[in-house]
Amino acid sequence: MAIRASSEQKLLDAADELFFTRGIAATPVDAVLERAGVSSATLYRAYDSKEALVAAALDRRHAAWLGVWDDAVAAARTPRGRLLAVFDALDAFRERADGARWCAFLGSAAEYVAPPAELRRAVDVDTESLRSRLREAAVPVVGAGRARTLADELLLVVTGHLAMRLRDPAHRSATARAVAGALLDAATADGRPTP
Amino acid sequence: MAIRASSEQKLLDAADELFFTRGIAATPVDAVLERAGVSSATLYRAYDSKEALVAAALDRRHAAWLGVWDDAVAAARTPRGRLLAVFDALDAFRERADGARWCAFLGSAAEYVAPPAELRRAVDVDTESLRSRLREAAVPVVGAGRARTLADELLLVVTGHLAMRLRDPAHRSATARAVAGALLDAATADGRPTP
DNA sequence: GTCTATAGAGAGATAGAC
DNA sequence: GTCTATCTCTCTATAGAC
Repeated sequence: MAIRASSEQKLLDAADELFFTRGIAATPVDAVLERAGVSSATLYRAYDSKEALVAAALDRRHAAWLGVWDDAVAAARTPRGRLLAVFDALDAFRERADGARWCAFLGSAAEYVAPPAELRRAVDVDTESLRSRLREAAVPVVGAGRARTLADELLLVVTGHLAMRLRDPAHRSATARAVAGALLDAATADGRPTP
Repeated sequence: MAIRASSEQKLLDAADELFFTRGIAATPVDAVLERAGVSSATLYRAYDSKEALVAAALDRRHAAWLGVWDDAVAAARTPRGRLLAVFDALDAFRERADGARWCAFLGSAAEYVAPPAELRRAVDVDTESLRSRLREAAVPVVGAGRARTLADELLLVVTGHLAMRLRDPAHRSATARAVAGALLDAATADGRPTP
């Protein structure tokens, strides 16, 4: 209930805004400190290293992303809509003020050849939650037998959609939605769209 | 016909091997110099900056990529095969000794928020060559009317396939091939596979 | 053209006072 | 708990000799 955010909160806010829009390596710790309005010693008292702060910011961002995704699923009315809601969620998440340039998780993975354990774990959690949630949402649409394969395919589409922002910063989700729709149609065996 | 490679060749070789496997920011110029066996002054005599060397390495890599892609297309026997040959080319390119960790072009775009002009241009050339070649190869398969849309969709699949290597370094092309196949089937209007 | 040597700036992290 | 001050290291790029 604190009116004033704690140093840790301010550090996470600053880390989230800077690391994932400007890049981790391109953002010196000093820039995070300045935006957070705290000193270097305070940061290293709360986190072991710059990468530990990155991992903490990723964890918080992941929780926020799951919330946005849940809301999008709740707003859908059909099994097919709930499966494709991931693209509504991606659009919504992008509109947020702290939206990353492309994807905070993929971007972090891209910046480290041998990421520290806590950072690798944060990225893996994102990947596995995407895969498992897509799989669960796919079961009512194509059946348990095909859900796993379809989830892997949709994960590739989601990942491709995010990475397309590197090629074209204005990239929209229409293409990804079209690809996903074709996959669902194909997975329902006869090309007949599912409701 | 030189038996000994020029300094410029050695620099490009070293840059290609280091920047695109370890990351650009993570690779100091000194590491490139050591591997190339030349001095700092020699590098800056040939290139204005580190980024200019990155861009030159990207240009050379792009030419090599187009060669591999051309070979894959030449080995295919049907219009559909020539369109999907991009995945054979991706597999082949990955097997090369200097294979990047995921994609040298996307990786470079990811590392710079405001990339120097020469670097941005190198990435854009890659994107546009992918798009235009896919579009041309799509015409005999789905007709000129649908070729543009299909090319955009396949570009997303190719990009997603590359970015999936960040989530899983062992990611194979089977998923991307399956997605692409479904797109082609759908684009032929009746779900009947094209030869 | 290529080298040695170094300038000059900026990085991550820590010590010790309060 | 947070700050000031700083340590130590590394980075890109250049000057000047050969």
